[in-house]
Amino acid sequence: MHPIRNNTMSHIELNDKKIQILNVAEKLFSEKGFEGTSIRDISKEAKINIAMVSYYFGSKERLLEALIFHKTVDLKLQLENLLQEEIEPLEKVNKLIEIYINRICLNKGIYRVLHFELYNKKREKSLQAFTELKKGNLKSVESIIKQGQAQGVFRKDVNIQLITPTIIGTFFHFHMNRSFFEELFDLKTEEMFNNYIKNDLTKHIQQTIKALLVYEN
Amino acid sequence: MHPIRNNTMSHIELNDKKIQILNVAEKLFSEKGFEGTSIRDISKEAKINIAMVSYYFGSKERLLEALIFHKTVDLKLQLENLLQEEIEPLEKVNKLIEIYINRICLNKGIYRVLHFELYNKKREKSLQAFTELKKGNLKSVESIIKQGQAQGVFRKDVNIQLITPTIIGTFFHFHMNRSFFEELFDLKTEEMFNNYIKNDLTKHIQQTIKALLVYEN
DNA sequence: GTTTAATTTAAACGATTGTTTAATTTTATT
DNA sequence: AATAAAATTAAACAATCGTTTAAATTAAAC
Repeated sequence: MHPIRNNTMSHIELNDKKIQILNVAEKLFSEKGFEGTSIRDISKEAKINIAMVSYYFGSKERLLEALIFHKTVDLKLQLENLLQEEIEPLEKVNKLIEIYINRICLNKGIYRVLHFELYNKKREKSLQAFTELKKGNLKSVESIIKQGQAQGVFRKDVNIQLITPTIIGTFFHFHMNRSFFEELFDLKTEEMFNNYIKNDLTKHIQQTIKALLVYEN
Repeated sequence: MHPIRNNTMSHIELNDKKIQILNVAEKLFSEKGFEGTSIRDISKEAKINIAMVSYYFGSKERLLEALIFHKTVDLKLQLENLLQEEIEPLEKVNKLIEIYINRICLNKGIYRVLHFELYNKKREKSLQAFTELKKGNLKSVESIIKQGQAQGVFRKDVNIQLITPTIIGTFFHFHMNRSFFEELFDLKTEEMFNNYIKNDLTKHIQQTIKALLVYEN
């Protein structure tokens, strides 16, 4: 019996083999793009039969949907927990930045896939899930900054909705030009690259957002 | 006679038909990705025969190379002209930001193609041209900011090499999530979207970089 | 006007794509 | 141990891919 046809919520039950396929798909999609990756590539790397992808996910398109859903669920929770913490606004912003960076680092390739494959609006189902995620993120950021503004520590003439683009955009641009910065900063190993992100890049973004939020004309 | 086989610098001579193909290729590559765009798609939209792409450019791969070369040549010149201008450092930085944004806006899709199709390091030839471009850009930025630091108007504990990621990354992230921000800011027409970039987004980036550069702890 | 070169075309090439089928093996249930 | 369900397999499907060919058309050169 085919598991997909009779079960519309199939993406919720994730057995080991499904997760294995998703991980390989994430890796290959991020390396070669969605269209550039064939099901045969995935099945070869995941050491399964070609038919298993269709068997488990129904189609390549729905494999992508399952991948996006699988990888974006818990970021929202993490941000809502941050909101509840009783620390001063600037520290909260710094933690927010760390969460963002850590998140994207953890799910290495998926954000590239997200931005790239959802740019054309045809994949509406996945796009909607992604949009919901972004709306939730924006609400968290808004809440934190308005808190700081109410306390008088953040200036009020900042465009709150454009702060996330600056945080994520900076990190993303760094990541998208990885080989360029590896050469520029002489980051020879994976560890050195990750350390640069954890220390220097994170610090730069925190410094930038702090300056933007507390700078007085 | 085949024009490619006997002319290795074929990308320099660009007749009308070649440019027409490049423009269509840019549009489709940015919409659907390199792998997601077939030569048949291009030839249909450009209203030419399928064989003409191979005839003019040799292959799909070399069409991409020609496209990248064609679209990135004159940014370098524009930045070098800015360096010569005798205006105060902060204004120079603001102009730099405007040049970047205007540049990427003008060549709408190509930067998306650049970042995503060159991420995997297989397209070494195109990648090298792109790397050279980025190195040149970085030198310009360095020069401008060090000038401001020497004059005492910019602080010295900023990571100069990470400023470009913040500028371009912010803009790029905004552009990559276009439909999200269109809904968020209620930008119903192409004109409204472009106006938002020209006014609000540019202002936000300029404000951010200014704060980072002149903010005193 | 004839000849030569450049352009454009339709057709075909083999390779690869995502997906389905039907048979087989493994696992679970009774 | 027998039966039913699930998982896995190899093979085949039609469709599309990038590229090449060889003939037809247009433009240029003399």
